Amino acid sequence: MVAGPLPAPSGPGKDRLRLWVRLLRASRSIEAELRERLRQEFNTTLPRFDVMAALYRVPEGMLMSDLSRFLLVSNGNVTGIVDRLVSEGLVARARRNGDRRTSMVRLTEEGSKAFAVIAAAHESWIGELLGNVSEDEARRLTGMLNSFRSNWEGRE
Amino acid sequence: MVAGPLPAPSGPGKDRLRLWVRLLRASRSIEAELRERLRQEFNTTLPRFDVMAALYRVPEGMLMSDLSRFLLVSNGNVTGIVDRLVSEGLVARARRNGDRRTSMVRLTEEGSKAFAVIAAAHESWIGELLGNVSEDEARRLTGMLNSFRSNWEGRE
DNA sequence: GTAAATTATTTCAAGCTTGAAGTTTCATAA
DNA sequence: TTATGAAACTTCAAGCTTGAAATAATTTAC
Repeated sequence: MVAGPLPAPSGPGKDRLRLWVRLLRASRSIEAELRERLRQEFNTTLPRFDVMAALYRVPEGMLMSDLSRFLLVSNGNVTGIVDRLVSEGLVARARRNGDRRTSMVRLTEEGSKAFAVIAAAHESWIGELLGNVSEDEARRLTGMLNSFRSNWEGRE
Repeated sequence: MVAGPLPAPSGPGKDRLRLWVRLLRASRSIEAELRERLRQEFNTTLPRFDVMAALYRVPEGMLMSDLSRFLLVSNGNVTGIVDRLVSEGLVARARRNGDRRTSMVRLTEEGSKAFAVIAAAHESWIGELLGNVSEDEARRLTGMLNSFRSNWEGRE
């Protein structure tokens, strides 16, 4: 047990606050479960998975800064994760002729094959973890989440 | 711009997958914004805020393990955050007579005062960031999030 | 009563994450 | 040109996070 019965907060704005708390708890629990399974079954991590998922959609590769923007994490962060993926042979950096500051980052053949397997498992896990949500309900929830996205997106 | 036009994925389960992606992006963007503001305006962090928020509701304090369960983070994690809060004088550990393994963790007077101020700002930030959601819509979304919680909650 | 199992917590190494500072390369313009 | 500034990355220190191992105290089973 934890922390006794809470007095339900009330007042203006409390419903938004409650929504935020739920949203956060939902994504944290699901993330924790995914992280655990990725570790157990594929000996990898969520950040590595995220990077590979981003790259998988774009065979020609992405710039580090695009990767960072897309994943909503800092530049330095991506550097470290990509370093590790490179050392595992799943990702490659390719210097570009045009601009020597940048490098195209892409999945290797091996990385691409590995990701396809993990992604299939990942999708079925999501199906399982969100099993209580009908496909129809999922679409409506997605729509509602979209509808208030503009309020903070592209802020930082 | 990033990563060209994506082919919209389709097939069984794709709507749940898309919902998960939206959920994750929503909570990550909001989290990033909150973290930034907590740092800028109060020189603190989200994990510290979370711990203080949990303790604020329970004047008599919580056990480390309850804190960890409540916040959905590991035991060792809480130890570090509480250590830092203690060294800042915002939180205190109290040994218990009954069970010498455990200690009650609670906000100090100073911690409680500090938190009240931060929490007020936090709530207004949420109101602002979720401004596009009407209170009514917030209640409905919260309900939908509740409805599929049971599927994974209490798993790990 | 005492050995064994359980529970509460801390410690630790490895990895993730950020924001700031530093490096290299490119673009602009006097 | 060549300085000046901007852009793409990397490096770094500090903090967050996890899972596993270690410690200490309590409970259970015999």
